[in-house]
Amino acid sequence: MNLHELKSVCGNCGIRELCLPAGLSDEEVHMLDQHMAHRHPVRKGEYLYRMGDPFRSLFAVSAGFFKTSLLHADGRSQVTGFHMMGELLGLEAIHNEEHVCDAIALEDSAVCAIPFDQFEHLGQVMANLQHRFNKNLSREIAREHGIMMLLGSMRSEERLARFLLDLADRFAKRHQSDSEIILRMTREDIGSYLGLKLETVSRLLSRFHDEGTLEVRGRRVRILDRQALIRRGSEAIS
Amino acid sequence: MNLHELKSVCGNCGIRELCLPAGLSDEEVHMLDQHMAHRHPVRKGEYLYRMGDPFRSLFAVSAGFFKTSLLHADGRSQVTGFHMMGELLGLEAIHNEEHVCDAIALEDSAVCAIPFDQFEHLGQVMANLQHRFNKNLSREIAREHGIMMLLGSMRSEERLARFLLDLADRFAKRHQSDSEIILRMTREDIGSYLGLKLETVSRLLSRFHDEGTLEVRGRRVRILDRQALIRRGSEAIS
DNA sequence: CGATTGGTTGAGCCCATTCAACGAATGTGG
DNA sequence: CCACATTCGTTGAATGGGCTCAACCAATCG
Repeated sequence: MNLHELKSVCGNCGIRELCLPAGLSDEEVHMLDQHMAHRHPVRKGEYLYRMGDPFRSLFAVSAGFFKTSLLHADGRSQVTGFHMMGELLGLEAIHNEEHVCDAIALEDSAVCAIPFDQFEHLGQVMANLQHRFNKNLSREIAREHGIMMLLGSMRSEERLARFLLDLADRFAKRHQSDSEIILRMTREDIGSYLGLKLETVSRLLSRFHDEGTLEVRGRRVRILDRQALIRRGSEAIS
Repeated sequence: MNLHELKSVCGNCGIRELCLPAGLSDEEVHMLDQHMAHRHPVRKGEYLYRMGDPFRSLFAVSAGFFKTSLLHADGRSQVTGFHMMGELLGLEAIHNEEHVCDAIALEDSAVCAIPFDQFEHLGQVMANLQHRFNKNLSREIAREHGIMMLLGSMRSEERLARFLLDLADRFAKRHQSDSEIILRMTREDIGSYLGLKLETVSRLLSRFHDEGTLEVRGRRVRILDRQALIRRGSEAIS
C-alpha cells in the first residue's frame, strides 16, 4: 500500500452522515470498511475520470471540490454539476460501464474509490446499503429535474440567485459558513452550468453587489441579504 | 380482482426486452411475475400520480404515453420528460418516499404497478434484477445530463431537431415507424420540455416544413430529410 | 350551436449574447 | 528580478434570437 492510497475508515470519517454510509449502523459501516473504499488524492486540475474511460468504481468525494462536464463533438461543453464532500461521482456511468462525462478537481481534493462490482455484492447482503443507494440515485434524478426547471424556465437573475443559495446550503450542511462562499469554479463554469455566458454571470454578480445583496470580491462571495436573494430566486415571470 | 386490474405476465409481454425484465432469464422473469406487477389502465388526461403523493410503487408503462412535469409555486411548470412503452415512472420519488412531479397520461394508456418495498426485497435475492435496476437509474441520470446540454447550450432549431430524432428513435426501437411520428403532446408541452415558448415551437415546425425537412400536419409529423434534421441538430454555434 | 382548447402567424421588443477593450492576478523562463 | 504570456474577470456598445402580445383559424366538445 503506498502513501497516497490509504485504507479509509468510514467509521471514523467526519462526513460519514453526509456520505454513502449515512443511516447505516456501526456494524454495517464496519462491513463497508472491510470490503472497499481506498482513499486517494486528486490534485487541482486533474481528471478523476474522462468520458469514455471504463467504469469500475464510484467515487465518494472526501475532500475538495469537483465539476463534471460533458464535451460535445463540436467543442461545446456543458457543466452538469459541482460536487463536494460526501457526494458520489460516477453514478451516470453505471448503465453502460463507461464514463459519459469528465470529472475534474477544482481544488486539491481526495476521493474514496468504491469498486462497483464489490459494492453490488455488498448491496446483496446489506439491504440497508442497497436501499440507501437507491435513494441516492433517485435523489440525483430529482436534483436534475430541478436543474431542468432552472434551465428551461427561469431568467438569468433567478438562476444565479438559486445557484448561490444552493451552494450556501450545501456548505452549511457541511458545517461551513452559509453566507461566506468561496467559489471554486470560474465564471465560465458557472455560466455553463446555468446556461448563461460568462459575461452575463459577471454582470449579474456585479449587479447583486451594487444592490447590496452580495459582496463580491473575485471568487469570494458573501451573502449580505439572504431574503433579497431568495426573492430574486422566485420572481414570477408570467 | 376487478376487471381493470389484471395480474400481468411479464413472461408473455411483448415489450419484455424493453422493460424492467430486460436481460433476465425466464426463471427470473417468472419470479418477478409471482411477486408483483398489476396492470391497470390510465385514461387520457388522468394523473398517474401527483407531486406530494406518497410513493409506494414504480410504474412501468405497458402501453400509451405519459408526460412528467414539475409545478412551481408561482404557477410555472416544466415538463421533465415524455415516457413510452417499457419505460419506468416514479424513479425520482424513491429518495423521499414522496412523488416530486406529476405524471399525466397523454393518451389512453396502461401501466404495471410495482410495489417498491416488494421490489427491493426481490432485488435482494435476485442480483441480476438489482443490477438491471441500478443501470436503469443510471441511464436516467445520463439521459438528463443530455437534456441539460440541450437546454444549456443549444439553440432552438437544434433543440427541436434533436427532440424529434430522439422521439423517432424511441418509436423505432418499439417497432414503429421511425419517420412517421404522431405527437401525443401539445406544442406547449414540447416547448416546456425544450425551454422554448409554444409559438417558437410552432414557428420552427413551420420552418422545417417549408424547407422540406419535415411534413407537418398538426400532430402528424413525417421526417422527409433525416440527414438535414441531423445537421440541424448539431450546428456549431461558437 | 357557442365555448374551449390547440395551433399558426405577424410585429415589436427585450434580455442575454456577441464582440471588444481593458485590468488584475498568476506563472514562467531568461 | 523583470518581461512576458496566459488565464480570469469586468465593463461597454451593439446585435439578434426568442419572447410577448395579439389576431385569427380549426377542431373538438358539451
